[in-house]
Amino acid sequence: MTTAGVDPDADRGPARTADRALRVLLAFRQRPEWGVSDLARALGLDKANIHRLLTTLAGRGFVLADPDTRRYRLGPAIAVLARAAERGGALEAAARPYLAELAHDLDESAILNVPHGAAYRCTLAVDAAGPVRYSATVGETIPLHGGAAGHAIFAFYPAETVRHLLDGALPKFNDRTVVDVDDLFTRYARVRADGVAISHGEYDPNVTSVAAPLFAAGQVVGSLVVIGPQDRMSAKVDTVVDRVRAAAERLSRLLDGVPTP
Amino acid sequence: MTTAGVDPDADRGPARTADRALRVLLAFRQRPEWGVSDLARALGLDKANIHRLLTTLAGRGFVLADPDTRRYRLGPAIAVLARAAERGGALEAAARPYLAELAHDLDESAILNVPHGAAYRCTLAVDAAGPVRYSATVGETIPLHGGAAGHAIFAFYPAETVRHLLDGALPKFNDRTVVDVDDLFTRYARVRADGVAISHGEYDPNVTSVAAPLFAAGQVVGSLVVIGPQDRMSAKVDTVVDRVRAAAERLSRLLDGVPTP
DNA sequence: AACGTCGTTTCAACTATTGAAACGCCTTCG
DNA sequence: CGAAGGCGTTTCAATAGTTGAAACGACGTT
Repeated sequence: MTTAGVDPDADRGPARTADRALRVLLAFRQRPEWGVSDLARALGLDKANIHRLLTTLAGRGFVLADPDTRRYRLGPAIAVLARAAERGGALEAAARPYLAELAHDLDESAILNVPHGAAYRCTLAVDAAGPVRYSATVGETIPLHGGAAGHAIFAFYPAETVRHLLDGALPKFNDRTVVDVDDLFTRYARVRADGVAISHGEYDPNVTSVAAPLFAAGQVVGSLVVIGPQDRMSAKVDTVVDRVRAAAERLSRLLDGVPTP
Repeated sequence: MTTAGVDPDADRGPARTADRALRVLLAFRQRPEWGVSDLARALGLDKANIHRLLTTLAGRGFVLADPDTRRYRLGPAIAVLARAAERGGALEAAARPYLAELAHDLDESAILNVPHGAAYRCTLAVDAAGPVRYSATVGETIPLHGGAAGHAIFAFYPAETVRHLLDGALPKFNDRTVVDVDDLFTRYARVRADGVAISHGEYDPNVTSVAAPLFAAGQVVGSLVVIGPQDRMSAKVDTVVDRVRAAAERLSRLLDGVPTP
């Protein structure tokens, strides 16, 4: 299979030691548990070097060594940082102008969503100006199968992960909600092909939404959605699709400062 | 002492550069946005040094610079890592033997819970051996006010944060559920004083649970709970309290390899 | 216009980092 | 049962990355 060997782009940039420590952290995306030698081989670095880095990371709680097996896992500091990022993260700050631009130009509400376990959450919204508009509830959490914003996120999750998240039945919000798992995956294939998800009232009835995924470091980190009354949206859906997709792509490009190997 | 009075938490450990990079990351707990000079002062390091470290962190997506304000926020890589830690994290791995020991010795089910937005989630469970037992659903998400496990976590959140999380009404699971916000905070004060939370059927009726908080780096990262039928638990509640509290303290000590300043 | 602050760049001195090698310790293999 | 090979850890001299003061240009304020 793929068991990736040495990362192509080795130590680049100014602070080599720090960069290597970050590469060590990122290695835990591929495997939850690493031994020193194992990790050294995977990153193409020396055993002693990795040992030192892991010790340092452990000293701040970024990784934790099992005292028995002597193998390392991601530590509690990650969760702590994630909590800090949830509110003050760059994603929200970076997305704000994009949402504002979309909302203004398209005259519909624009929302930023991020995955949240088996659901997604609206973390930032800029409502349209007019009197008739979709008014988003910041903080609202919606099950992953409930609407275009969710499709745009979870279509880019590994299928196995999605299946694991979907352990119960899918609640039906109205007669348009996708509740069959196979239908959901068919839908996802379409979303991946198109680069956007379009929902006609799957979650809120009489509402059309267009969503595009946001990527960072090669992974989905959220979605951008423009949403409004079905009749008004239909007239301009092509424009909306183009704009949402373009905005998401630009924002994604902003988000990965560099491809994280 | 011999050295100058200010010796707060200097660079300790072997990999100084990497350690400093981690300290930079952890600084974002205190403030969501930092400028270079600001951060340099806060950490007692040189401007140029911080600049280099931030650039390196940005190169891997751990922080992101706002191109206009030139200030930095936590980046998308944090969320990516957090997702990896959610499944393969050290907390779950480290807690397993403790849960097993509690479940075995006390003859009741033992569960690990972690905060999850405005709720908490059961991520690991070891059921009691007998035929009559509480059988936990791994993956289940319960609103923060629903049971001892939640109290043990959110009692140690900043009150302001809890208020912010509780934007809607509190659903009532049964007639014992705490639904008044002031009652909840009174309850939290008690939990902080005792070091454990005890619930008699607040979420599931006829079930008593005893929960103790887990700390890492000075922050709550989860809770350990022992849970079982009300009548059977009543007879041994004192023992259970002692054991759960002790287990949580030992596990917490294991989790902070070192106080993260 | 002068000042202060910001982020960035530069550069020589330094020292922390590096990686090969050796070390115990363990399990596995012959 | 001894050898062999794996593991994580420690050691150490040479190297090379890091360090921090200083200088820079840009911006905003006084």
